[in-house]
Amino acid sequence: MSVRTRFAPSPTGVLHLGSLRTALYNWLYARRHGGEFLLRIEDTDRQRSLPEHIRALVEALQRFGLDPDEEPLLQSSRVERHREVAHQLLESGSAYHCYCTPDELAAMREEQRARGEVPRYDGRWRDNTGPPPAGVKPVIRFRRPDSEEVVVKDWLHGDVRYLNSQLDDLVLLRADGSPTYHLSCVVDDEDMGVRQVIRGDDHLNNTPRQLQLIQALGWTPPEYCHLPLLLAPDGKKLSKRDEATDALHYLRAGYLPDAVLNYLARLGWSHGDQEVFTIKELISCFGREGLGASASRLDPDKLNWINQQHMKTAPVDVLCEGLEAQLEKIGLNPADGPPLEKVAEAWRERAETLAGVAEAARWAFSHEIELDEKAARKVLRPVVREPLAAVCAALAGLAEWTAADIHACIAETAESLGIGFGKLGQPLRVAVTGGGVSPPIDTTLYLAGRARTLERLDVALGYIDARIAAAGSAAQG
RNA sequence: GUCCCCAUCGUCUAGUGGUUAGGACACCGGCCUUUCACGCCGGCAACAGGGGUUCGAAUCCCCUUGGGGACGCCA
Repeated sequence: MSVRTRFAPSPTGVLHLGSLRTALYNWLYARRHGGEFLLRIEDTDRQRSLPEHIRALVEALQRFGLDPDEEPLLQSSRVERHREVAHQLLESGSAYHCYCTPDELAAMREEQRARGEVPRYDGRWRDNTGPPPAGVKPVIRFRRPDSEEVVVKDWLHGDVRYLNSQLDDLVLLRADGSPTYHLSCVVDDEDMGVRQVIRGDDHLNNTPRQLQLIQALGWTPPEYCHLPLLLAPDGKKLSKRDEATDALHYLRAGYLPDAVLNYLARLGWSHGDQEVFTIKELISCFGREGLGASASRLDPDKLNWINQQHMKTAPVDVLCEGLEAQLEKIGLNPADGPPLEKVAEAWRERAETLAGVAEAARWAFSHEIELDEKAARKVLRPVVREPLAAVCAALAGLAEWTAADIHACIAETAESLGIGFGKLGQPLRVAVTGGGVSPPIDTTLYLAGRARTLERLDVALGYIDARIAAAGSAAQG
């Protein structure tokens, strides 16, 4: 069985997260079976299909690494072929001209609704033999077959049956000669050699119509798989207005592309108890057996966890690249601080996203730090003045500014003062970072750099002196 | 309104007639620890409801309820 899948989005400007998952499943399935993954841009709605939208879409897919195996096909370039097929259907008797005006159709539906019926084209031009009305440009409609039912064979849903009588004669070619979605979709899938159609659940009801068309054309239908929807965390439909709907939002927010893909893959698919997958593992594990049929909600907590798992194992240069962007985003200069790879290593297990890393590493890149008042009051007390001054002097005289040397220096100072390492660690941390949380203290000082460290220790000593002075004057007064 | 799809812990899910209903996220304890994380150990927590079928149903069938989708000269 040959495998050729496709992702066929209409270019609306953003890559919808649900669409990304659909693309991912198509891509994975093709990769898994050594087939091809194709991209077709359904840009026949010319108003919405701006060139920049198309470019954005292709780029977004690229950023997640979902590259198609052939040049993307623009559906708009195929209208001649679509017309050809429509006329072929006309000649074979599977289609006919319909001279209804849009107003007439609207009125017809209105009446049907009023009578409590399903709005449906009544086939009034189906068997017309008389002369066509003057001045009306006709559309070409498909002649729905008379057979009893159509059966959609779906990977997830099994055989889904539709009574033909519930379907009506759909428009193939508009009055202006442009093809409609069903025709274009069916013809393009056939010509592209698509064998597996993996798409959203919202297309399930379109499939019987497309199947009828395929049958009328004598073609072999592809396999179908209709994926359940992706819902917002509250269980509602993902709103296009919500930024969480935009796949690129997650990249901007400091998530790793592979982590997003991993998360998305596990939403509606599973492989035993495994939660964390590399792309390679996904390719070798992905299969339709693991697919689920029910809609699933987005869970930001789980995404964060998955992302952290990926941060822990990601190549350091991948981390650095993203980190650089995140630092710039919050107004810091990535070049004015410790080497990015050291920063990445220090925080890859301590933050959930690269944005989190940048935020936590702020003190290593900025010149001004803010002392957290609570932490300072608690830790920078008069009793630590002497030890802090001693370690400050020792650090100033250090030959090499490495984490190992810094560690040894602090340990020696602590020992000579007869206090524990921990007694020195926290005051140093608060002095250098402004707060009580950071990587191990030797790493922290290394990352701050000697200049910043000594400078800030000086400030901290001043802070303590001020406290001592205040206490003294309070005692006197 | 008609048709179609879906239904296991709060969330993602495993399960395919016989399990103490498993795992993961989140949450709550504890351990580790120079802070925070990571890691490890433990806890809380589910088969929507009602009928069948069967010696036996989360698993099969029907109904109800709930959620979602489709009914265009949009895609």
